[in-house]
Amino acid sequence: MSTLNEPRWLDQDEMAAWRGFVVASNLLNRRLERQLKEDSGLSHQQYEILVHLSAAPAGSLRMTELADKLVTSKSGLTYQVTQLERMGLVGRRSCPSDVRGVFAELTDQGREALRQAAPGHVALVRELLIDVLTREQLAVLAEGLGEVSARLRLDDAP
Amino acid sequence: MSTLNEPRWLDQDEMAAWRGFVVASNLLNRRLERQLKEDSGLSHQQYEILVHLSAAPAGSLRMTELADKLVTSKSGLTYQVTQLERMGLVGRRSCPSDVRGVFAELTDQGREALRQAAPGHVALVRELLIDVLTREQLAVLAEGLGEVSARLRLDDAP
DNA sequence: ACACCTTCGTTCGAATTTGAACAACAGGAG
DNA sequence: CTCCTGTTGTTCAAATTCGAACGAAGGTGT
Repeated sequence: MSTLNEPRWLDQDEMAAWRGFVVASNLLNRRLERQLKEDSGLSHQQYEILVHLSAAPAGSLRMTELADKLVTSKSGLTYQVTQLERMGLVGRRSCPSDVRGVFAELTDQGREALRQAAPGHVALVRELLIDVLTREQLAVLAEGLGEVSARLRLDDAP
Repeated sequence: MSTLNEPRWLDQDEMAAWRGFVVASNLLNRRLERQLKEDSGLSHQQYEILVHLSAAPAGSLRMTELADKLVTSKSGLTYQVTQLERMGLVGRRSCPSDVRGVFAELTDQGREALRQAAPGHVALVRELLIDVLTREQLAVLAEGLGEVSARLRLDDAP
């Protein structure tokens, strides 16, 4: 067979799904970013760091583990944790079992900042995404994108 | 009623949809970025600029219109068009009917760069997203996220 | 104990992104 | 025509992001 085969382009429906995904993603991020910054002085990234720490046992996570959850680079996380540290919302604690290890840990002030920022953020996510979709659409989105994410997680590391 | 009402938090399904969306979006962007840069020396943003210009009549668009399609800031677009101009893939042309106006215009070299980059990019989008989902899931995604995007477009401008 | 390969988090420089400020112009009301 | 308001694209400084390189340490096999 020829190596000059035409690739399988996206048909109209596939293109609509892909464009919808990209555009919705960009528009949403843009809006959430604005709202969070105005309302709480936090970037979306910083907010997500607080959320993941808050959900973790003892409110602390190893840097690498946190970077994985956030889907960001390690150096990017180092930068943002430093910022949050300056704001007093997060602290660093060294790991007892591994000298190299560093725990990012939510401070009381960080917990309070999250408690204050969350309602507005969740309300906007609801208004812009969740409440726009039906229960069935949400289920399909969760299942489909969950599968997509799972596959992406797999051949990222190896 | 009290103004201290608990906000409507996301239930398990809603959270799954929201997390799936965010994570899939980040992972996808990361992968596409890497692939495009390695394969064609283009960033995802630059690739999208070429795509939109290519799809436009005469291969040219006003800066503002292009920024809207890309869902990016005007200053960000100015920067990227300048980069593409240095690479010889895009040119600037002033608008006849409006002295302030500037058209970004695809060059022959730009068309060629797109022709060369597109197959690999589309193949990856297929592998990571499109082909992972069923026809029904794609339809739901297109319709749902299309609606989400449409609503976001509305109260962004006014 | 030793060599070897991997992992951890940070640092560094370069690239990118953003919003605000800006100057120039367009378009309409009076 | 003239003022007024909104648009257009760029510039600017600041913030953020990334990947590569790094030093330090863990873990394994011999």
